[in-house]
Amino acid sequence: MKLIFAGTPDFAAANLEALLEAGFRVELALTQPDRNAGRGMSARASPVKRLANASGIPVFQPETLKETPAQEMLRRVGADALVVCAYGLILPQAVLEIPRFGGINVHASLLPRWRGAAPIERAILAGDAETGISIMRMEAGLDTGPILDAAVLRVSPDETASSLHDKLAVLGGTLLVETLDRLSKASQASAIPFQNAFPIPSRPQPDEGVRYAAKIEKSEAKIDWSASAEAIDRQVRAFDPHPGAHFAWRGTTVKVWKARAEAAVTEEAEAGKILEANTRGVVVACGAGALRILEVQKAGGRRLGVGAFLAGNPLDIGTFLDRRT
RNA sequence: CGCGGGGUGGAGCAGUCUGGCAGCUCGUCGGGCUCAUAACCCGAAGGUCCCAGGUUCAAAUCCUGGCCCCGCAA
Repeated sequence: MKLIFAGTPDFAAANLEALLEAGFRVELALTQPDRNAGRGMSARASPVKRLANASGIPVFQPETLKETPAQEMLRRVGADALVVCAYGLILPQAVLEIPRFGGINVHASLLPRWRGAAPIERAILAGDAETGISIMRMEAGLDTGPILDAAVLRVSPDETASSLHDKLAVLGGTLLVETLDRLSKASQASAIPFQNAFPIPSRPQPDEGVRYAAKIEKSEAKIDWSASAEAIDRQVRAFDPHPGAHFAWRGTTVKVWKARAEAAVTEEAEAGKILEANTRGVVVACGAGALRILEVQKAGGRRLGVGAFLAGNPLDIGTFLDRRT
């Protein structure tokens, strides 16, 4: 099986690595053009590009795949399949038709739930008890193709986007390799009868249960203390490591990295009021319940346990967060 | 040269603008108190103020260069 791999961030690089370790021949890696990013805004290669470079795989970074020359270049590779994983560029139908087996996509949710850009964060934000990986054949629609295989993963109560991302990356790589192995064997076993025949079965996505995972807006990461403690806890976990759930305090931003929702609050308290502040946490009244904050980070500073933070940054009991002091 | 904050006993911070005795909260150690505690009281130890050079009677503080950490943005 000769493959073209298209992907950009860490999640994609992990899947590419799984393919390489399984011995698949990746002839070409497509990834987003180097962007000015990071402190200093210098051009930075994507994780997929770095892995491809380290593995001796040619890299192609077109701004678009709608142009004929780019498509011709892909055609010359003569790949059997185009494996796509968090690429970030629209693939025109013409491109999907270039390889014999078309486009095969690794998606970090149980489709049709959480089609789109931010399935991992949306699953945590929604409080899903389980999520997973779907491998599908690609169509023109956004994550609408028929499913080749799927695997379920339980979301643990303290799951963060970071931890879930890493687990799903591993699971995705495993499932992708299994699927491509099946495809490879099936295509060798039977002579390909028709031009468009696909040698292993797939099932269409159900019409029920479709939800779209819109990309994360930074405004969503601002903590609204009138929400329930459970919702804020999910927000903290969904936005770790990016962009970080936060509140305003004395003119700066404080991000919350670890917190725990607590149901029992002895007193009725206005949302945002600090009920307790010591080495065991800062407890803040919410719209429902209270949030025990355990780890924070002030703008310009590093992540701190709440005990260390309090040593130099007084969060006084009875005061309110998100108010200028 | 995208914008910005920072480096000060073990941790977190103030002090820098306006140069003049090294401070605060916590921790550690010793003692006390309490039925009891991540509580309270008394006492003590612990510092190349990131590095190099410069200005000055005098530099954590002002000037020049360098190293490192972080927030925004992407």
